Amino acid sequence: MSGEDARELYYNDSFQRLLFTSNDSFSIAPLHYPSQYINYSDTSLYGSAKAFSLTSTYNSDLTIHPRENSLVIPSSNEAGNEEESADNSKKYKQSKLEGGDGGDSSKKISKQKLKAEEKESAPRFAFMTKSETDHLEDGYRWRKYGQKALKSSPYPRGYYRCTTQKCPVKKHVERSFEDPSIVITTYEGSHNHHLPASLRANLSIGSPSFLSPLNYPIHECYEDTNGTTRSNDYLQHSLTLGPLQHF
DNA sequence: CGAATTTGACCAGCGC
DNA sequence: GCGCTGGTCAAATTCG
Repeated sequence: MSGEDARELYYNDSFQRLLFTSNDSFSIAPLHYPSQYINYSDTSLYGSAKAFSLTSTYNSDLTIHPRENSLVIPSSNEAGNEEESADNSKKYKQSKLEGGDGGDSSKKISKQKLKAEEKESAPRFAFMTKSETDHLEDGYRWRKYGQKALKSSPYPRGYYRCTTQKCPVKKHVERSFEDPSIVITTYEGSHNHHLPASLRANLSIGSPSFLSPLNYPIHECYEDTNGTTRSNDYLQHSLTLGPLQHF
Protein backbone atom coordinates (compact mmCIF):
# COMPACT_ATOMS: atom_id res chain seq x y z
CA MET A 1 0.00 0.00 0.00
CA SER A 2 1.31 3.40 -0.87
CA GLY A 3 0.36 6.47 1.09
CA GLU A 4 0.82 5.88 4.75
CA ASP A 5 -1.61 8.12 6.51
CA ALA A 6 -4.14 8.59 3.82
CA ARG A 7 -7.14 6.99 2.29
CA GLU A 8 -6.74 6.22 -1.31
CA LEU A 9 -9.02 5.50 -4.16
CA TYR A 10 -7.39 3.10 -6.53
CA TYR A 11 -8.24 2.04 -9.97
CA ASN A 12 -7.52 -1.61 -10.40
CA ASP A 13 -6.95 -2.41 -14.05
CA SER A 14 -7.68 -6.07 -13.98
CA PHE A 15 -11.16 -5.69 -12.60
CA GLN A 16 -12.05 -2.21 -13.80
CA ARG A 17 -13.22 -1.03 -10.50
CA LEU A 18 -12.34 1.49 -7.94
CA LEU A 19 -10.99 0.57 -4.59
CA PHE A 20 -11.25 2.83 -1.67
CA THR A 21 -9.09 2.00 1.25
CA SER A 22 -8.55 3.75 4.48
CA ASN A 23 -6.72 3.52 7.72
CA ASP A 24 -9.69 5.03 9.42
CA SER A 25 -12.08 2.95 11.35
CA PHE A 26 -15.69 3.82 11.17
CA SER A 27 -17.94 4.32 14.02
CA ILE A 28 -21.45 5.02 12.88
CA ALA A 29 -24.13 3.08 11.08
CA PRO A 30 -23.84 2.84 7.31
CA LEU A 31 -27.10 4.59 6.68
CA HIS A 32 -25.93 7.59 8.59
CA TYR A 33 -22.74 8.09 6.70
CA PRO A 34 -22.07 11.57 5.42
CA SER A 35 -22.01 10.89 1.72
CA GLN A 36 -19.17 12.39 -0.22
CA TYR A 37 -19.50 12.56 -3.94
CA ILE A 38 -16.27 12.58 -5.81
CA ASN A 39 -16.41 13.54 -9.43
CA TYR A 40 -14.03 11.40 -11.27
CA SER A 41 -15.15 12.45 -14.67
CA ASP A 42 -11.80 12.47 -16.40
CA THR A 43 -11.76 8.72 -16.50
CA SER A 44 -13.81 6.86 -19.03
CA LEU A 45 -14.52 4.13 -16.55
CA TYR A 46 -17.34 5.60 -14.60
CA GLY A 47 -18.99 8.95 -14.82
CA SER A 48 -18.43 9.49 -11.19
CA ALA A 49 -17.58 7.66 -8.09
CA LYS A 50 -19.18 8.12 -4.77
CA ALA A 51 -16.94 7.77 -1.81
CA PHE A 52 -18.40 7.56 1.58
CA SER A 53 -16.99 7.84 4.98
CA LEU A 54 -18.32 6.00 7.94
CA THR A 55 -16.47 8.09 10.43
CA SER A 56 -18.22 10.92 12.14
CA THR A 57 -15.09 13.02 11.90
CA TYR A 58 -14.73 12.87 8.21
CA ASN A 59 -12.22 15.17 6.63
CA SER A 60 -13.52 16.10 3.23
CA ASP A 61 -10.32 17.54 1.81
CA LEU A 62 -9.68 15.51 -1.27
CA THR A 63 -6.69 15.41 -3.52
CA ILE A 64 -7.03 13.88 -6.91
CA HIS A 65 -4.04 12.42 -8.69
CA PRO A 66 -5.33 11.82 -12.20
CA ARG A 67 -2.06 10.51 -13.48
CA GLU A 68 -1.98 7.76 -10.94
CA ASN A 69 -5.72 7.23 -11.08
CA SER A 70 -5.79 7.60 -7.38
CA LEU A 71 -7.47 9.89 -5.00
CA VAL A 72 -6.03 10.70 -1.64
CA ILE A 73 -8.09 11.66 1.33
CA PRO A 74 -6.18 12.88 4.34
CA SER A 75 -6.93 10.79 7.35
CA SER A 76 -7.27 12.30 10.76
CA ASN A 77 -7.86 9.21 12.81
CA GLU A 78 -5.29 6.80 14.06
CA ALA A 79 -5.25 3.33 12.69
CA GLY A 80 -7.22 0.96 14.82
CA ASN A 81 -5.63 -1.96 16.54
CA GLU A 82 -6.63 -5.11 14.82
CA GLU A 83 -5.40 -8.42 15.99
CA GLU A 84 -8.34 -9.69 17.92
CA SER A 85 -10.58 -12.11 16.10
CA ALA A 86 -12.44 -14.06 18.71
CA ASP A 87 -15.82 -15.61 18.29
CA ASN A 88 -18.38 -12.90 18.87
CA SER A 89 -21.38 -15.11 19.21
CA LYS A 90 -19.64 -17.21 21.82
CA LYS A 91 -18.82 -14.06 23.72
CA TYR A 92 -22.39 -12.91 23.47
CA LYS A 93 -23.65 -16.18 24.88
CA GLN A 94 -21.01 -16.15 27.59
CA SER A 95 -21.84 -12.65 28.68
CA LYS A 96 -25.48 -13.61 28.65
CA LEU A 97 -24.85 -16.56 30.90
CA GLU A 98 -22.55 -14.73 33.27
CA GLY A 99 -24.81 -11.71 33.39
CA GLY A 100 -27.64 -13.79 34.78
CA ASP A 101 -26.19 -14.66 38.16
CA GLY A 102 -25.79 -11.04 39.30
CA GLY A 103 -22.01 -10.83 39.52
CA ASP A 104 -20.47 -7.82 41.23
CA SER A 105 -20.75 -4.56 39.39
CA SER A 106 -17.04 -3.89 38.91
CA LYS A 107 -16.71 -7.12 36.99
CA LYS A 108 -19.71 -6.16 34.95
CA ILE A 109 -18.25 -2.78 34.10
CA SER A 110 -14.91 -4.19 33.04
CA LYS A 111 -16.71 -6.74 30.92
CA GLN A 112 -18.68 -3.98 29.28
CA LYS A 113 -15.50 -2.06 28.70
CA LEU A 114 -13.91 -5.13 27.16
CA LYS A 115 -16.89 -5.64 24.93
CA ALA A 116 -16.78 -2.04 23.79
CA GLU A 117 -13.07 -2.30 23.06
CA GLU A 118 -13.60 -5.46 21.10
CA LYS A 119 -16.32 -3.80 19.12
CA GLU A 120 -14.06 -0.87 18.33
CA SER A 121 -11.12 -3.00 17.33
CA ALA A 122 -13.10 -5.25 14.99
CA PRO A 123 -11.96 -4.26 11.52
CA ARG A 124 -14.84 -3.16 9.35
CA PHE A 125 -15.37 -1.96 5.93
CA ALA A 126 -18.31 -1.18 3.77
CA PHE A 127 -18.92 -0.71 0.13
CA MET A 128 -21.78 -0.02 -2.21
CA THR A 129 -22.61 -2.03 -5.28
CA LYS A 130 -25.23 -1.49 -7.88
CA SER A 131 -27.03 -4.77 -7.90
CA GLU A 132 -30.46 -6.29 -8.27
CA THR A 133 -29.70 -9.00 -5.78
CA ASP A 134 -29.18 -8.26 -2.12
CA HIS A 135 -26.67 -10.90 -1.30
CA LEU A 136 -23.58 -10.74 -3.51
CA GLU A 137 -21.38 -13.74 -4.11
CA ASP A 138 -18.02 -13.07 -2.51
CA GLY A 139 -16.43 -16.49 -2.32
CA TYR A 140 -17.28 -17.19 1.31
CA ARG A 141 -20.20 -19.09 2.73
CA TRP A 142 -22.64 -17.13 4.82
CA ARG A 143 -25.54 -18.03 7.01
CA LYS A 144 -28.28 -15.53 7.54
CA TYR A 145 -29.04 -15.15 11.22
CA GLY A 146 -31.41 -12.25 11.23
CA GLN A 147 -33.21 -9.55 9.40
CA LYS A 148 -34.37 -6.28 10.76
CA ALA A 149 -36.56 -3.51 9.52
CA LEU A 150 -34.79 -0.22 9.93
CA LYS A 151 -36.33 2.99 11.08
CA SER A 152 -34.21 5.02 8.71
CA SER A 153 -34.95 2.97 5.61
CA PRO A 154 -37.89 1.23 4.01
CA TYR A 155 -35.59 -1.68 3.20
CA PRO A 156 -34.69 -4.34 5.76
CA ARG A 157 -31.12 -5.14 6.79
CA GLY A 158 -30.02 -8.74 6.58
CA TYR A 159 -27.47 -10.13 9.05
CA TYR A 160 -25.03 -12.82 7.96
CA ARG A 161 -22.28 -14.82 9.65
CA CYS A 162 -19.44 -16.68 7.97
CA THR A 163 -20.29 -20.38 8.26
CA THR A 164 -16.70 -21.51 8.67
CA GLN A 165 -16.17 -22.80 12.18
CA LYS A 166 -14.75 -20.22 14.59
CA CYS A 167 -14.62 -17.56 11.92
CA PRO A 168 -15.80 -14.35 13.58
CA VAL A 169 -16.71 -12.46 10.44
CA LYS A 170 -20.15 -10.97 10.09
CA LYS A 171 -21.70 -8.80 7.49
CA HIS A 172 -24.92 -6.97 7.02
CA VAL A 173 -26.55 -6.09 3.77
CA GLU A 174 -29.08 -3.43 3.06
CA ARG A 175 -30.35 -1.32 0.20
CA SER A 176 -29.69 2.34 0.00
CA PHE A 177 -32.87 4.23 0.65
CA GLU A 178 -31.54 7.03 -1.56
CA ASP A 179 -30.99 4.71 -4.48
CA PRO A 180 -32.67 1.30 -4.13
CA SER A 181 -30.53 -0.09 -6.92
CA ILE A 182 -27.50 0.18 -4.64
CA VAL A 183 -26.67 -2.48 -2.09
CA ILE A 184 -24.63 -1.48 0.93
CA THR A 185 -22.58 -4.33 2.34
CA THR A 186 -20.75 -3.92 5.61
CA TYR A 187 -18.19 -6.47 6.77
CA GLU A 188 -17.03 -6.80 10.33
CA GLY A 189 -14.00 -8.79 11.37
CA SER A 190 -11.26 -10.69 9.57
CA HIS A 191 -11.58 -14.15 8.12
CA ASN A 192 -9.24 -16.56 9.88
CA HIS A 193 -9.26 -18.96 6.96
CA HIS A 194 -8.89 -18.94 3.21
CA LEU A 195 -11.61 -18.92 0.62
CA PRO A 196 -13.38 -22.27 0.46
CA ALA A 197 -11.82 -24.02 -2.53
CA SER A 198 -15.16 -25.08 -3.97
CA LEU A 199 -16.50 -21.56 -3.95
CA ARG A 200 -13.25 -20.07 -5.15
CA ALA A 201 -13.61 -22.20 -8.27
CA ASN A 202 -17.02 -20.70 -8.90
CA LEU A 203 -15.83 -17.14 -8.93
CA SER A 204 -16.41 -16.16 -12.47
CA ILE A 205 -14.14 -13.31 -13.36
CA GLY A 206 -10.39 -13.68 -13.29
CA SER A 207 -8.51 -14.74 -10.25
CA PRO A 208 -8.45 -12.93 -6.95
CA SER A 209 -5.22 -11.22 -7.85
CA PHE A 210 -5.90 -8.42 -5.47
CA LEU A 211 -6.80 -9.08 -1.89
CA SER A 212 -7.61 -6.33 0.49
CA PRO A 213 -5.58 -6.32 3.70
CA LEU A 214 -8.46 -8.05 5.41
CA ASN A 215 -8.31 -10.90 2.95
CA TYR A 216 -11.51 -9.94 1.25
CA PRO A 217 -11.31 -10.74 -2.42
CA ILE A 218 -12.27 -7.89 -4.65
CA HIS A 219 -14.63 -10.28 -6.35
CA GLU A 220 -17.25 -9.33 -3.88
CA CYS A 221 -17.60 -6.04 -5.65
CA TYR A 222 -19.42 -7.41 -8.60
CA GLU A 223 -22.83 -8.77 -9.13
CA ASP A 224 -23.14 -12.39 -9.97
CA THR A 225 -26.49 -13.88 -9.22
CA ASN A 226 -26.11 -17.42 -10.46
CA GLY A 227 -22.48 -18.09 -11.09
CA THR A 228 -22.48 -17.14 -14.74
CA THR A 229 -19.55 -15.28 -16.16
CA ARG A 230 -20.05 -11.57 -16.47
CA SER A 231 -18.52 -9.50 -19.21
CA ASN A 232 -16.62 -6.32 -18.59
CA ASP A 233 -19.50 -4.55 -20.24
CA TYR A 234 -21.72 -5.85 -17.58
CA LEU A 235 -19.28 -4.87 -14.91
CA GLN A 236 -19.26 -1.31 -16.08
CA HIS A 237 -22.86 -1.07 -15.06
CA SER A 238 -21.90 -2.19 -11.63
CA LEU A 239 -20.81 0.88 -9.79
CA THR A 240 -18.52 -0.36 -7.12
CA LEU A 241 -17.33 1.68 -4.27
CA GLY A 242 -14.28 0.41 -2.63
CA PRO A 243 -13.99 -1.02 0.78
CA LEU A 244 -13.61 1.43 3.58
CA GLN A 245 -11.48 -0.05 6.23
CA HIS A 246 -8.59 0.41 8.55
CA PHE A 247 -5.35 -1.47 8.64
C1' DC B 1 -33.04 -35.37 6.73
C1' DG B 2 -29.68 -31.98 7.42
C1' DA B 3 -28.83 -27.29 6.22
C1' DA B 4 -30.39 -22.80 5.54
C1' DT B 5 -33.81 -19.23 6.16
C1' DT B 6 -37.55 -16.84 8.40
C1' DT B 7 -39.38 -14.37 12.02
C1' DG B 8 -41.00 -13.08 16.61
C1' DA B 9 -38.90 -12.42 20.98
C1' DC B 10 -35.38 -10.85 23.77
C1' DC B 11 -31.61 -7.87 25.06
C1' DA B 12 -28.41 -3.90 25.34
C1' DG B 13 -27.31 0.75 24.41
C1' DC B 14 -28.71 5.29 23.95
C1' DG B 15 -31.30 9.56 24.31
C1' DC B 16 -34.80 12.00 26.57
C1' DG C 1 -36.84 5.08 34.37
C1' DC C 2 -38.77 4.51 29.96
C1' DG C 3 -39.22 4.00 25.18
C1' DC C 4 -36.98 3.43 20.85
C1' DT C 5 -33.79 1.13 17.86
C1' DG C 6 -30.59 -2.16 16.20
C1' DG C 7 -28.35 -6.72 16.91
C1' DT C 8 -28.86 -11.51 18.06
C1' DC C 9 -31.11 -15.79 19.37
C1' DA C 10 -33.63 -19.79 18.53
C1' DA C 11 -37.85 -22.31 17.32
C1' DA C 12 -40.42 -23.09 13.33
C1' DT C 13 -40.43 -23.52 8.64
C1' DT C 14 -38.62 -24.18 4.07
C1' DC C 15 -35.32 -25.89 0.89
C1' DG C 16 -32.17 -29.02 -1.55
